[in-house]
Amino acid sequence: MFVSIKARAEASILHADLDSFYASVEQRDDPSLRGRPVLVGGGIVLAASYEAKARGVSTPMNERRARLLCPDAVTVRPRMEAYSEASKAVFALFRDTTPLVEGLSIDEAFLDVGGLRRIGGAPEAIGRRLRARVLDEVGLPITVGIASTKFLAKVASAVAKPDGLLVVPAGTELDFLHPLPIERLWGVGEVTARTLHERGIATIGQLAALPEARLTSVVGQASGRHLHALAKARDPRPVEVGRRRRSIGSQRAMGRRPKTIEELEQTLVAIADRLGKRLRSAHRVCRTVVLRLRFDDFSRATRSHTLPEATMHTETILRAGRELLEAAMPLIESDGCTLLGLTLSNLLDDDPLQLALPFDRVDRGSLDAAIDDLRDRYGTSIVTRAVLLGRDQGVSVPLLPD
DNA sequence: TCTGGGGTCCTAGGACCC
DNA sequence: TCTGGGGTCCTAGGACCC
Repeated sequence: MFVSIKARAEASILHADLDSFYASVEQRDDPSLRGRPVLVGGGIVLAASYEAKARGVSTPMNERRARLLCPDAVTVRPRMEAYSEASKAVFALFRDTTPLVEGLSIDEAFLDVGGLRRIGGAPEAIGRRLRARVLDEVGLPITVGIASTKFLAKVASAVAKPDGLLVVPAGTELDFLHPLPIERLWGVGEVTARTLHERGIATIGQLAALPEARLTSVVGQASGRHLHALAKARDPRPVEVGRRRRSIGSQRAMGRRPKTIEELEQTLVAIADRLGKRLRSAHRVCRTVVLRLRFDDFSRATRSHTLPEATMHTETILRAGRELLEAAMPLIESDGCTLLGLTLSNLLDDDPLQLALPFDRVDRGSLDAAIDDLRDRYGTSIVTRAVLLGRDQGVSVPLLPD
């Protein structure tokens, strides 16, 4: 005897995606912009309203070229604070819909509404209500895709744009997916698309027909497995609540003219200052400082340094940045520098990792087990010191590496 | 037509340790 | 004297996403 459990996943994951987000906020706040092509940006188009997109404007596009396509467009400088506020209001509505919200960026999120049928109705009804509320309460158009997996929900919303709703009913996933071009796959960009086209693969259906081993030999192990699964509509990733940021970065485009060392230094100071503030307000510390450079020919390079101890201090970040910049000066002198940036990675919480053990259980065995557990989770190079806290004093003990 | 600013994840080699 | 397998960490680069 055997038991076969076949769980056909219900289409209960929503992908909610605000339409032309920045441009829509501008049209909402300035009625004279409604119905007109709007470009948000300066030099580069960061967002375009659907009136502008209909004329061929895309992002990121050089503003001059966008103006050629759309001479009557209105250009607006970005107002990041207004966008961030609008985003918060929309995310509050997401969380009012379901606690299972995973933000992807400032203007899109996944919502798992699988457990809400009794109180909220079917996913499609929930999606319709959400769209109406975002329009009524925040004044912005939003598109919702609904499917049994995150990836399919995302494709559904992309297909339904703008201002739409599309459900991919459970059981019809492959019919929906297979006629679509490979560019729709999450993880297929310019390079992978070219590689696949060279082998005569243009649709997701064609890609799904390929043996996984053949695909991994072409695009690499991880990417091959990932794309193979997606093409077969397999995507078991759950909607994850409370994902933490893994890096914080800031960068400046510097233009093509030659720069002095002092100019580069000044930019570095400004960036380090900004990042230090962001780090502290997020109550995080970083261990790795990465210098990012872009050169006249648009090639890029990174140089990184990992600190012995995590920091949240601007001074420490700046010192590391300066050293990296100095070491990279020969490169900059020969190739020019069109972009300078810093990325802080290996982020940790500002709080030291603490484990609370009942006093009568503080023995060698349970301490070792707890330390092993922390090292499994955070790495041996992070968990280097144990602080034993008594009632009113503490003892700090370095941990020997294994 | 020359390309912003913010991120994520994967690969690969070398150092180092057991 | 030569040769292992397994693991972590760091560095650098690259593809991709919005």
